[in-house]
Parts: sequence; C-alpha cells; structure tokens
Amino acid sequence: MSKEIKKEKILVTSALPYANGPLHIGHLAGAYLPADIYVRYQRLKGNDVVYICGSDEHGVAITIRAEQDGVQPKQIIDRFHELNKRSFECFGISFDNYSRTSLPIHHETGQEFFSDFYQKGILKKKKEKQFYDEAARMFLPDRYVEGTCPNCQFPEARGDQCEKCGSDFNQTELIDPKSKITGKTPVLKETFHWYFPLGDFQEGLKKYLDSHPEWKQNVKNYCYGWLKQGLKDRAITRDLQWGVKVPLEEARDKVLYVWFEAVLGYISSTKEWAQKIGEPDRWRDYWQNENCKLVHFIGKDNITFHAIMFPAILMAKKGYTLPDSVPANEFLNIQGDKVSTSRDYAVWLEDYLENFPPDSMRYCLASIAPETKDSDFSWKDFQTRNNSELVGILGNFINRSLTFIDKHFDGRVPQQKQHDELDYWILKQISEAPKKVGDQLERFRVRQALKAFMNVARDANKYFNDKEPWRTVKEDSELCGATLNICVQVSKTLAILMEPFLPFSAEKLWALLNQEGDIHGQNWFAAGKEFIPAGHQLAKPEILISKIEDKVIAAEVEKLKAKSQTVGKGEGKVSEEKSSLISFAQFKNIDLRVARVLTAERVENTDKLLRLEVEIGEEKRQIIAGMAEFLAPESMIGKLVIVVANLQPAKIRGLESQGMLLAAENDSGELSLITVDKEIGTGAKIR
RNA sequence: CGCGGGGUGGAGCAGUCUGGUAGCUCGUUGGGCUCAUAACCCAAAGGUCGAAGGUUCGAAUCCUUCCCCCGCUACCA
Repeated sequence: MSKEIKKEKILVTSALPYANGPLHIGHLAGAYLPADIYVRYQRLKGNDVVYICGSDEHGVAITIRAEQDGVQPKQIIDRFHELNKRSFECFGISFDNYSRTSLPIHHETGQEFFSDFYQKGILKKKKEKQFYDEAARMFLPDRYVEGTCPNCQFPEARGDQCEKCGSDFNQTELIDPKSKITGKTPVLKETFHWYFPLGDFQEGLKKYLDSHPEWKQNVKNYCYGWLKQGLKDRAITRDLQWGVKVPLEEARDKVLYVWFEAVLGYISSTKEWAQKIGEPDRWRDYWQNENCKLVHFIGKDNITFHAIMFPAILMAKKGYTLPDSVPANEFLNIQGDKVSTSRDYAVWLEDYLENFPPDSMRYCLASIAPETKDSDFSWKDFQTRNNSELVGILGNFINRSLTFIDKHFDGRVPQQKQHDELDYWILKQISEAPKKVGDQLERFRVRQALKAFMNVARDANKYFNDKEPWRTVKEDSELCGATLNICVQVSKTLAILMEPFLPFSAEKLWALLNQEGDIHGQNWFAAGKEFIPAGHQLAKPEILISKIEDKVIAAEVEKLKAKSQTVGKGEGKVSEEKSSLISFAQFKNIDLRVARVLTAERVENTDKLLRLEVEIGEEKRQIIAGMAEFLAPESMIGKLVIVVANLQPAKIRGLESQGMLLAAENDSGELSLITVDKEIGTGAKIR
C-alpha cells in the first residue's frame, strides 16, 4: 500500500556507557537523546535503521570499584548494567539492542580482531618495564601511580604527565612513586605488550577525514589536531585479569586494552541483535555494506576513539564500513558547575524519574543540547521550559482545541468548509513542517529541529486566536466547526512531529485523537497531509503535559546545593585522607580578621540568611551568612566576630557577600559565634 | 607557553561554515482575548554583536592584531 521509497540503511550507535556507576542527564544530553531523536525520525521516514548500544564492562576502574566495595567485578557490572538499561528504557531511548561487553559474543569479536591483526603481522610486540604493585598483585596503569614530577618536583604528578608543569614523561621516571591503590611503593617489573601502529594509518585517516568536510567543526578540530601531532603506536593489551583475554598462549595474563575492545562492542551488539531476530548474518548488512550509513553519537571526550582509532581499526581489518558521521556533543554543566560523579554532583536519571515525567527532561535537554559548546542545565530553566513552552504553548493548544470540540461538538471532528486566508496559512505551515524539522535532524541539529517543531505549535495558537472560535461558535457554527476541524489536523501533525522528541506524549496524544495503530509506526511525510475525516469521534480530553510546581523545583535545587557544598565528604575516601593536612603556606593564605557587627537583619523570603554589615578596621562590608536559624539578628549587633576577609565575593540571593563569618557547628547543626575574649579593635589579624 | 572553546539587548542563548534589514526563550511595560493547564495573541522599550584595523557596494559573519573568560586535574558523556 505504501509507495516504496528508496530505503536507506543506517546503523546508529550511542557511546557504550561504562558500567561502574549510574547515568546522569549529561550522558543523556550528549550521546543518547540526540541519537534517539535521530533514530526515531529515521524510523518514521521508513528507513532501515538499527540502533545499537550496550554496557562497557571492562577496564581497571571496574576492578577497583569492585575492590573498594569488596565484591566481584561481575556484581558491579550486573548491577549497573541492569540499572542503566532500565533508566534508558524509562526515558524512551529506543535501542534495538542493548548488549554488554562481558558477553561471549563480544569476547569472540574482540579476539577475532586481535588474531586477525596478529596474523597479518600488523601488531608490534614491545618489551617494557612497568610499575607493579605487589600488594595488589597487579601492574599499575598510569593513572594509578603517583609521585614527584621529575621536572618540577610537584609531589602529586600522575604516571604519565604532570598537571603542574604540563610535562609528559614515562611513569618509570617518577620520583618516589606510590600506588594509588594500596599507597605502597611499586616495583619495576618487565612485561610486554602488543601495539597497534596508528601511525601507519595517518595517510589513510587524513584522506578519510578530508572526505567528510560536513562533519561538525569541533570533531574536525580535534582530529586534525591529533593528526598534526603525528599518530603513535598505541598499546592494545594490558596486564590484567578482568577483560577480553588475549587469544595467545604467551599472553595468559593479558587482556585487550579497553579502548581497543570497547568500540568493537558496537559490532558484537549488532551481532547479538541479528541472532535475536533469528537472522544471525544480518549484522553484515550494516557493518560490511558500503551503502550503510554508520553514525556514532558520542561525547567530546570520545572523539579520538571514534574518529581516529576506530576507523583505523576498521581499515586494518578490511571489509568494514567506516563511520559516516560522528556527531560528538560537548558537555552539560549543572547549575553553573561541572558534573562531578565523585562528589555526587549530578542529576541522576533514576532520581529524576522518581519525580518527573521523561518527556519534560527530553524536551529540556533537546532544547539546550550541547551541540556547539558546553551548555548549562538549571532546574529553574527546566521548570520554565516545561511550564511556559511545553505546557503553555504545545500542551495548551492541544487542550484548548480538544476541550472545545468536546464541549461544542460532542467530541466529533466537525465538517470542513471553504478555506479562508488564515486556513491556507496554517495548512501551509503544517504541510511544510515535516521537511523543516527533518532537514535539521538530518544535520544532527536537534535544538533547531525542536524549535522548528515548536514553531508549528506557536503558529497553531496564533491561528486559534485569530479565528476566535469562541465567538464564531455563537454566530456561525459552521465556520467555527471548520476552524476546529483544522485544529484537529494540526494536532495530528503535531503528534507525528513530536514523536522523536516526546515519544510518551505523542502516544498519549495519538490516543486522545482516537487514532488507530501505533504512533511510532506512522509516516513522517504524511504529517500535515493526511487528515482525520469529519465525524471522527475523539477521546475524552485530558491534560497532555502537567505543570511543575515551584516547590518541587526548589527541593531539587536544595539537593544540588547541599552536594556542591559537601566537597570531599562522603565518597571521596582516597582524596579525603590525603587532603586532611594543609601546609602552613595554605593556612597563611587565609586572612582572618576581627570585625564588629554594625547591623544585622533577616534576608526576606529566606529561612537561614542574615544580611550583616561589619566593620573591619576602616572598612565596612556586607556579609551574607546562613545563621538565622540559630542566631537572632539583634543579638549579634555590636559583637566582635571573626571573618574571612579575603574570601572571593559571592552572590547569595542576589546580595553580594564580601566575606564569611566564622561559627562553630555541632552535629545537629546548632551554631555558636566565634568571638574574641577582649576588646582588641576591629581589623586585628588572627594568626 | 601551547592546544581547544567562548565573549551578541536585564538573564540564558541562536545566528558565524554558505557576508545582505540582529533573532529566540525568559523578564519588564502597554494593549487584546476569555476557548484553554492564571494559559493564548499583539505591540513597545532595551544591543557600539569583546576592542581596533582590513577585505567588500555591504561584515556579528571573512582576514589580521589585541583584550578578557573557561576547559586542557578528577574513577565525568
């Protein structure tokens, strides 16, 4: 029944999330949501698209986490694989297969690539000395050795480079090396590894990159930067137990390095998918087919692996499709600060889902997707986007249309009649919309696409307003009916166009329109063109998307604030111990002064904040302090207190705080002001 | 130092590749409407597009120089 348009074959992947922790909205915004939107759009277009992902379950970080938790690595990966898989499902990320790299099929694939390279003589075997932690009985990756920089004597240099002076060196050059795992001094032990000669592919990669001028600027910049420096041999094996075993007798205790093996997970996940659908060779249709478009959605930290190393691996293997595009996104910050998993400063998917619907976050993240630069998520912005855009513009149009028909036309789609100018205008808008939105999506511009989509809803509201059906219903019910008929057609168009962005709301709207079949299986290009006939019975109207209350948002903001303040507390065991001692120099950096409180008052609409004016010697300053719960402002006036005088000023509730007042706090949060035991004069130094 | 990113009305951002009336959301002000989730529509105020030069009939956009901010440290995409 459908005119067979030429189907495109597309294989889409999203970066394999590392199964040593939960997922946060930054992951979603970068690699998963844009990919899912793209994939859903391609499906509606009728293209043959397969969307592949899975858990990355190897690597040292997982074994270390397992040790910390006192469990087996398997328990860690099982836990996070299940958790993350479920989070993705709840957010509507529509993978065709979500695999895991611990499966036999993946180990086989990894070994196959290694063996192939080994037999072709591509790999170079190199002997080297590496640090070995005898207590942990393992070789130490660069990141897990620390010592004094041979160049600048900085005491906390990492195994491969010093962050203080920026110099690169070999981990064996470190002075007084220590294992970050046990804290013990490691010994040097000889070992050997196989290296993949990236340099041999320099020319091929250059040509490959040159053939993709359409790639995003940030991706090209990174890659050409790498090529300019010259590609070096890179080890593809490691001395570890956890991972894909190197398939050679002489390498019993070695595994494939994750960077090499994890990207192959895309291939093994596709193989698994093919098996599941009962056509075990189907994966070749995508991976070994020149006419298949391979698209990798990733975060910017992953660019070199996907745009340099993976293509090189595929070139070496021969017979595989090279990535056609690598849309890499930048990072998402949270309320102005970088995401920090160690500090638990993030919005975790599982937490979010307890309080809010997935589509609200999908909408928000799609509209602030970090496509060209890092972007910032804030709860306030999330609320505004949900309430004034999603609800106010989109939801409201649907609602006002459907309730109007319910009230005045018994929920049946009214008759159409001769169109007037406004009718033609809005019909033109909806018929052009699929192409407008689609053109942006083809170029991976999710924010633009979303905007184009929302413009339809904006136009729809304008149409409704200008046609004034609430007036014509009394004067000319035929005309009124014609207006609402068009509103229904607009709603249907919106349902299809919103599916990639807001799949859950699309489903709901499809049901409200009482349409047959699955919204996810509709035809993109029918949107705005195939209409619901007059007389069709609609379902009872319901609110499509709900508003989000201030209270809920305030609670989330508080949660984050608490976390950003507990730097070093909680999880960061390792770093905490080390940072518990400060040097005298560090102490001297803090300028503590005696000050007199001149005025003190509560800051309006806050529970804890006091606004104080203090005198420090000649100077007067405003300080905002969070002590109102335990200290009455009037009791403080005239007192001598201790302030940190050289603290960076900060805005708190719009008021600048030029310092910090010291107070003692016990476990229950009770406060007591610190003061001096005699009149010593304000501005006096504390030392 | 080097590499990368950024500097656009009160806030947050788009537009820069492919020069041609500076746009969006929020906020502010005024008006309209009352079907709708106090939602919707219209209008106004508000910008030397970091600075200076250059190319051009024409530059936010291309070129040069300079200034400022951020990242390149963290088991974070």
